[in-house]
Parts: sequence; C-alpha cells; structure tokens
Amino acid sequence: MSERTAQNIYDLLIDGIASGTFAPGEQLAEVTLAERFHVSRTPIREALHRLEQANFAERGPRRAFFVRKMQASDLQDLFEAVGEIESAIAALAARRMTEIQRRQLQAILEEGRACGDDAQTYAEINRRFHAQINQGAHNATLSASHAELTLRTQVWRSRNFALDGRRLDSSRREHAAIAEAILQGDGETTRLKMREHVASSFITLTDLLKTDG
Amino acid sequence: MSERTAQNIYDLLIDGIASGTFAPGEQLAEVTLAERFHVSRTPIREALHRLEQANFAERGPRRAFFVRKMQASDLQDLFEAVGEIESAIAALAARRMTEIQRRQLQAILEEGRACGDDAQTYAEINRRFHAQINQGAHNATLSASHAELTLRTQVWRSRNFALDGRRLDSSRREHAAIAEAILQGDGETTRLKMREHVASSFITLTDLLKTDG
DNA sequence: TATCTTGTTACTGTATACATATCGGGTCAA
DNA sequence: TTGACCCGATATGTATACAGTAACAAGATA
Repeated sequence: MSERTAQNIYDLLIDGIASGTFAPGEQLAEVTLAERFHVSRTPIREALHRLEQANFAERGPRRAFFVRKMQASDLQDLFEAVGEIESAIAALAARRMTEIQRRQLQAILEEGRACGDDAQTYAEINRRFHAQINQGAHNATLSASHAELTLRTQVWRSRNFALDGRRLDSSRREHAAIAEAILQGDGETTRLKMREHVASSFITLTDLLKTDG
Repeated sequence: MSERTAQNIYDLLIDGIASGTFAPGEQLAEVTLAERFHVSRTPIREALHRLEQANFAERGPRRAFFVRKMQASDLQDLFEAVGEIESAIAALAARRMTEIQRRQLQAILEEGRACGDDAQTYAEINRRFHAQINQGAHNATLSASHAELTLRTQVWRSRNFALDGRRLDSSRREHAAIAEAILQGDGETTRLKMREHVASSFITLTDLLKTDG
C-alpha cells in the first residue's frame, strides 16, 4: 500500500459495495475503515467524499457516511439516463464516425457473431462495441457523463455477470441493428435502436434480480 | 469561517476562476491558497480535489493543481452535451409532466412575456423555466448530470451575464415553442426545439466572447 | 405527562507535522 | 561534450491530535 492509497481505498470500497461486503444502509465510519485497511483517516476521508460524489454513499445522522440504499426505482432512473445519453452518443456517432472507425465497428460486430457462446468473451466484445461508438461520437463530455453513469450500473450488474444464451443472441441482433443504422448514417434510427438495446438489458437485469431475491 | 470551510473555499475558487482572478493555467498550490484564505491545507485539499473532479482544475508537474485551460472546442463539446441531455430531459417532460406542472410552466412562460426588458429579472424567470422542465422529466439522474454540466458552462457565462435585447426576444420565442411542444405532449418536437434553443445560446455566447477578446 | 435543558457521545472537520515523489540543475567521470 | 547520478527544492500524500457539531438520552421543571 505504498502509493495512491486513497485511490486504492476508493476501489476497494466500490468493490465491497458491489460484492455486498458493505451492505446497503451500512455505516462507513472513518475510524472503523481506517483500522480495517490499516491506514489513517485521511485517505479514507478522501475516498468517502468521492463515493458520496459518485452517489454510492450518502450522509446520515451526525454527518456520518452510509452505503446508499438503492431502490428499484433508482435503477430504472439510472438505466433511463444511460439509455438517453448513450443513444444521443450513438446518434452523433452515426453522423460523425470516420470511415476507419466504421470499418472497425464492422469488424467488432463480426467478432461478436463469430465468438460462439462463451459469455466472458462476448462481454469483452460487447464492451469494445460500445467503446467504439463512444469514440465515434467525438464528444468527450458526453463520453465522460456516460462513463460515470455506467460505473453506477456496474454495482448492480456485477453479481449477475453471466448472460444466458437467449440474451446473448438478442444482444447480437440488437448490436447488428445499431451498427446497420450507424453505417447508413441514420442518426435517428440509431438513437431508437440504442435506446431499445439499453432498455432490453435493463429488463434482463431486473428479471435476474427478481429470480435472485 | 466557522463551518463548512471546504465548501466555502470551493465556492470561492469557482468564483475566482469564473471572474478571472485565477487565470487559466495558473497554479493552485495548497500552501499558497491556505495562506491566502487563512485556513490550513486540509480544506484546500478537499476543495481542489472537487475542482479536479468537476473539471475546473487539472494536474501538472509534481502532481500540482492548475486552473484548467479551456479551449473553444471544449466549450463546443460542453454545449453539445448540455443540448443533448437537456433536450432528452425536455422530451421526457413532454410526455410525463403532470397537469399541475404544465399549468405552472404556462404561468412561468407568461411571466417571461410580461416582465419587460430587465435582463436580471428575465434571467431568473429563464432559470425557473428550465428548472420546471427538469422537474417534469421525473428523472433525478438525468437532472443531476445536467446540473453538473450547466455549472461548467457557468464559468464562461458569468462575465457575459447580460443578454442584449435581441437575444432576449429570441429567447422568449424559443421558450414559447418549447412550451407549446411540451403542452401538446410532442416529445420529439420538444427535443428538437430544446436542442435548437441551447445551440442558439451557445452561438450568442461565442459571439460575445469574440467581441470581448 | 409533556417539554425544555443539559450532558454525553459518536461522528466528521480542521490544523499541523512528517513522509514521499518528482523535477531540474549541477557535478563528475568517460 | 555528454551521460549518469545525486541532491535540493517544491509539490502533494499521509498520519495524528485536537476542535466542532449534531443526535440522543436523562433529568429537571412546568
């Protein structure tokens, strides 16, 4: 733990929240965490303030920090926001991607078709597909906002990492539709397809959460 | 300076950056600022980290903090992002506003028509108009993202606070068009009108910046 | 019984000393 | 002349002590 302690603590806390080590509503007291991680309060403080800013923690009585209790309605809010922003990004990308970027997108799509049913491999290709579109929009501000919100969804996704075969196929189809619209330069169709795609993944996730609980 | 020192410092720094007291590229050293504001390094540190997070400061050599140099292209990025997010919000509001909220929006629009040419009064009404639409979208996540980006634009706007008469009239017309689309529940028209509205204010701002520089 | 007051406690907020990292310049040897 | 290395200056990063604040509970008072 020689350097970047605060950053490490922040990552550890996020992992802990995502994995359930720190339960929703649980208190995050500076002293307790300092002892747990064998550091002083200072880097803990910094990490907690960042958590608060990123909406993973909130303040309670005595200004203490608590793991934010997320409700199902929060999740819906969040995915709607991601859907709107990512579809805006995709619409821009449809009009702005360079020829090289379009070819790369096609290549990634092809990889997704060819990769078989291994969920982990597909997840990585999925990530690159979305990253490619993000780049193609040529708007760093929107990309940053999108990244921030996506990180928040990660907390919900992490425990339901695997996609079942059915969702994997429908994801492929949706990607193909998005890519087609982008390659045709049709911004508004792209927006619709991307919005539907995010909505589908939301539905899948909530179904998974239901069967878990 | 009895309480919430770090918050005060943060506000002071933002004001300073907006007003030009802290020039772009200028270093923000913890010790220097601590002496200047007669506090210790600790609250300064917190404020600087928040500034960095909010994209007003960046790190330089020796990890030192500097006022971020914003380029014209950054401003364009930023306004495009605000335009996309706010138009998404407006489109949602068109479909979701309660009857009461719609009436309130009409009332605010009417105030804007009636208030005459006092820029300061109109600015306040303008703020409420946009806030009302934000509320109407019923999506806290999008509203928060929007607020964050709007704060960033504030730095550019503050020195060009006043709207001239011509822009004031066109702003009124644009507001009317947006409100009409919302009241008809027409999401896509609302989206277009709001995007145009943000773009217009961007153009006005860049014109003002040109004549200044 | 209701309420106001006051003390205790459990937190974060701030000050300050010390640790650590990084850049730049100067020295010395090849 | 130039490259390697060391050392000092200048930043932030971290540890720790102390200050401040707000919630809660107990006891006094009406």
